[in-house]
Amino acid sequence: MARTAAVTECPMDWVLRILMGPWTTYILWVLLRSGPSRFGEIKRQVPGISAKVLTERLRMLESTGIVDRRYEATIPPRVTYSLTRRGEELRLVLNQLNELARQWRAADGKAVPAKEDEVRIAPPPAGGSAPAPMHAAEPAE
Amino acid sequence: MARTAAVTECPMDWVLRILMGPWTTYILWVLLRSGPSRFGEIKRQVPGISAKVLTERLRMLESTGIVDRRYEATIPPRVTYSLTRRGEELRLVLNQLNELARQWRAADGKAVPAKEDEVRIAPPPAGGSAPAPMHAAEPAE
DNA sequence: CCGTATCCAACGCGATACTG
DNA sequence: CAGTATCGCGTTGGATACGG
Repeated sequence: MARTAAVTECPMDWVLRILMGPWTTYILWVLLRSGPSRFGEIKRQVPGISAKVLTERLRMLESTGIVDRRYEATIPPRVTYSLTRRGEELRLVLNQLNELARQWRAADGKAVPAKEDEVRIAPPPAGGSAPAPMHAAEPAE
Repeated sequence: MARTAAVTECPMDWVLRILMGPWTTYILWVLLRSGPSRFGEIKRQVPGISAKVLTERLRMLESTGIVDRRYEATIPPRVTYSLTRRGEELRLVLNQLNELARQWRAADGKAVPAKEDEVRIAPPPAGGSAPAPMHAAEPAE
């Protein structure tokens, strides 16, 4: 249980647990950059994530009201995810956190990637020096 | 690996990974409330945490410059941890995150625990073994 | 196309025992 | 006192196969 445990007493802890997932912030970043996106689109933008986990994360973000899920029962079905107002609110705070971290890293003499002007919410786990075969094949687009 | 992976490219992701640990924010909260504390003291304040994990978290926070570790090679040894300036900076942002989460939860009709006036950084997982009493008393600082 | 169900391997954490 | 080493188990996430 450990991290799965429903604490939810402390708002902070609660929201932190939502962002905690390894891909979560990256997904948010994709939605931020690309706007409303379909499931497959997101999956393609987040190399290495499995459908299972992507679904989990999306569901969690949805139940939190951070993303909106729009389902069209066409054939084939079309599902579109987008950031809600809460997602935007969250971004503002996250940007501050990002900025703070940047300052620290700069002070530490580490090169920071780039400022851009928006938060790039979070990159995926790097594949390079991974001990385990992290992501398998890239879905050739 | 997934979440253990060293991403460290994005500052946000980097700092998020530091806060991610189940006990991390709770430890910060203890340091916030009680001020500089010794290892055993912290451990006692975070019921259920193991020495191993506490050490890990402390080391991480230390290497990030969020907490300061002061070691006195007396017999018996005395090690004192305290928040640094970065720890304080972090708290400000974390407070905002906390506030945001509170608003959401309030809007969702969920009762929020209490406002107090400071962040109570994070309760431990309500694990089966040691259900920790959420918070102790009033903000001390 | 958008998922869900299942299996399995990796990891995280707690408990315990031991060292300086 | 302040850790470190080791072990075991629960949780998590990837891969795969299947369903709507």
